[in-house]
Amino acid sequence: MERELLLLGLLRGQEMHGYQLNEIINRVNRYIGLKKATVYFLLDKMDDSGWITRTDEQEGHRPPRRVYHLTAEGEAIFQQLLRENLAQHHPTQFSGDIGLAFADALPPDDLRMLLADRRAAVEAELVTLRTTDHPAGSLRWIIEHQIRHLVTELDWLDELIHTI
Amino acid sequence: MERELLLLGLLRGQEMHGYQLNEIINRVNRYIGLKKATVYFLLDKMDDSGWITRTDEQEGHRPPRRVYHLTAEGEAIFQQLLRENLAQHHPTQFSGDIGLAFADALPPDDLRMLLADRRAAVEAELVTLRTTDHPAGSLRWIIEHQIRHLVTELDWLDELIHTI
DNA sequence: TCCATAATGGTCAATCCTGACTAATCAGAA
DNA sequence: TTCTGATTAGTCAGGATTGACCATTATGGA
Repeated sequence: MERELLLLGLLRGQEMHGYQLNEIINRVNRYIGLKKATVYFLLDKMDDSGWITRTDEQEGHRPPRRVYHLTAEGEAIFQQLLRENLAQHHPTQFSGDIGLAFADALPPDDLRMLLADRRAAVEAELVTLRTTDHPAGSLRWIIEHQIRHLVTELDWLDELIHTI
Repeated sequence: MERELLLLGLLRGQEMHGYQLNEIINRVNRYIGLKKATVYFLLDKMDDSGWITRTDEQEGHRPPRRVYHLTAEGEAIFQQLLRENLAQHHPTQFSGDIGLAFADALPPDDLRMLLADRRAAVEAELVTLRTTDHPAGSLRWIIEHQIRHLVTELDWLDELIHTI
């Protein structure tokens, strides 16, 4: 339900239309993984469940904007999901570990070179995160957290490369 | 393709039947996320693609075991996927961050308590990982990596709780 | 001798997720 | 005034994933 929590949270206090929603999400999508089609899918589902409502707004002769509002029920669900999410630990899946598990299938020299490539990619990402403007408001924490773990990742890779 | 890489890797050098495969995966499933039904689905697909073959083995009057073998093509694909996986950085999604992003929706006292719960859960997981026997062979790295990141997570949570 | 449980090997309907695609309007550039 | 690109709002077919379910045989204990 993390995806629902995210959408409800974004709609809290500030109704939005789909485009706005997707714009905000795109800024952190790399670390969230939520595509436009999924957003609309979830929005429909939450409308069916009564967590949100939709109204069409006309502005000039533009195509009508569909504006999504949180309902009282949606707010209650949000509170509940939020508390659950905060209280729990969510085990993390590192898909890069699968390769590591079979590292012994490769000659050590190849392995070193490949891991050096990976290290460079991690570092590049870290630099991007540190130099790019942080997204507005609360989504900032997502970036901070990523930076933390990228630093750990860099250390880990250095050790690995060194001990091969 | 990480899931395929995992299955190919497990079948490399040692043919296995589905039950064995699923048993091994279950030991690290928390950090992989691959259910039995998905395993069979992928196994079928890889059979269709010619990456593996299946033969039925009879042992006594037991239900026949379906044994999966890697083909030469499967081995080639494995090598390719492995090199790709090792060379790339895979951005990580922390679903626990979504709650953090909306932390300001809660009274600080509540937030502190909830995060303390999360911290306890992380610590419990860390203890489990450190005291449980590591899974056989190469999957060990998955555990080592998890431990690393759990330590970072603990630090991060301590800071968060402190600065609320 | 029964019975419960583990070992074994799946299947399937339902749900979830996404890449690719479609459409219309409007502001500003040329 | 005509063209381009941004804004706006989705849809949909197809693929991926899974929870729940089924069926048989061996084994060990009551």
